[in-house]
Amino acid sequence: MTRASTRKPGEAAGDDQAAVPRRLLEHATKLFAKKGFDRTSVQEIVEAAGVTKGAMYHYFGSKDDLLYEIYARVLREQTRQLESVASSDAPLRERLAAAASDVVVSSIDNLDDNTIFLQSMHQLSPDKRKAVRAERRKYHERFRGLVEEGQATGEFRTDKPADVVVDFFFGSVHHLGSWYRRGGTLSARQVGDHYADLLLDALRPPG
Amino acid sequence: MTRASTRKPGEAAGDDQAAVPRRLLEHATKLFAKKGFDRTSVQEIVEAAGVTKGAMYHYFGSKDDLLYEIYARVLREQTRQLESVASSDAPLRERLAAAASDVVVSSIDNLDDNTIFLQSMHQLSPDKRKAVRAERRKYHERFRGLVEEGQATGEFRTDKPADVVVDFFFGSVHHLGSWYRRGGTLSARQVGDHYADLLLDALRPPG
DNA sequence: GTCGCCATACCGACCGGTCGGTGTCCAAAG
DNA sequence: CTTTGGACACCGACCGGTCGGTATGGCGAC
Repeated sequence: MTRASTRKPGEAAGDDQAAVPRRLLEHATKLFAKKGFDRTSVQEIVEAAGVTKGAMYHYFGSKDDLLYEIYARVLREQTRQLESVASSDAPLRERLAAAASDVVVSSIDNLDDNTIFLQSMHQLSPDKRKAVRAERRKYHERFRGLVEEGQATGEFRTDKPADVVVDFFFGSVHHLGSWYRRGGTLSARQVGDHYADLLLDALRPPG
Repeated sequence: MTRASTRKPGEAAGDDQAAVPRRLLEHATKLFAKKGFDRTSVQEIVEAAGVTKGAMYHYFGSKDDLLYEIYARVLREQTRQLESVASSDAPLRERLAAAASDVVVSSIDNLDDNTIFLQSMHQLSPDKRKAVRAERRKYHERFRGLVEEGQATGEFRTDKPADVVVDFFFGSVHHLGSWYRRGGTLSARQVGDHYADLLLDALRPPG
């Protein structure tokens, strides 16, 4: 039960003994996604993670903090990924298609985070919610930049405001969790490619 | 049905003489949308509606019941509307466009219900949630029928599964509440027409 | 009288967060 | 080498408060 090895706290260890904060975050994510933030008690989280409340409140200021950290991690990762794809030197259509497909794949790979984002955002404290929204907004704006780039060159239709198109698309993405099931007929990448095709084709100039 | 004769002694009758169950549902909807289901106490609801807990538990079996009734009402209305549009004798593309635009407009007209649907579905008791899902499923299937009809005639592309397209579209619709604000530059109908265009154009056969 | 409608007082079950305490490790002092 | 002190990581009983739900009783209508 008690660890026999001498190991620095906060550092990852062997596969059987992950750091406490990480374990907490991991199990909290699962429980929040399954039962919702308010329905999940701190007691349940710490029991799942195999620690006690004392440990949790040692690392996190509040239950709210736990939720915020989950958001922040996902946002950082998605933003990093988008930036990497969007700033490559591939043709615009390919960059947009890759960005669209990738965000679908990463959303499916991490359906729990997606679900939490959808259902528990409004349960964050106002200031933390504001911070999350600001980050999310930056992400959307970067994505919208790609659409506007194509509209400027005439590759994409200009009769639809770019932000409407972006909101249209991300609505679909955020809702993957409500219908996608692992083990179904479609892989994450297949769904991503379908979604990217639908977006790109919806953006073709009319006529 | 109307109880004009019985007045509360402590409180002025005011202009709203609506029946108690209706008032409860109305205020519950607003509060659930604003604060979330779990964060709204029964006490708050009955105070907003100007009654007491006794009255509420006389008409509704539980707080859960209140949420269920809100869902059921919205679903009934949307299903009725879709059926009416889908079964007209207009050309297929027009029927699908009208159905798409209408569901956007009605979702915007009733953003509160939309928000609740999005955030509080998983807080329903399992059996009630099952009932709601079943109804929702019927709605989607009717909508999907329109897409499949167009695929059969060759009007729509056949390289995308109809259910993927439908989930893609309804993801967007369900997420209207997270970005649409009244008083913005776009009217509900304008957004509806944009969304319908994007859907229809995404369905054009490729090439 | 009794039946629908509702007010009020109250209950038991949590829940988030706190706080005094414990075990362990390490570094400096003796 | 041994002692000591104290920083860090964690434990778990406990507290104030809230919540959904209920028991009971009153009151007007028939």
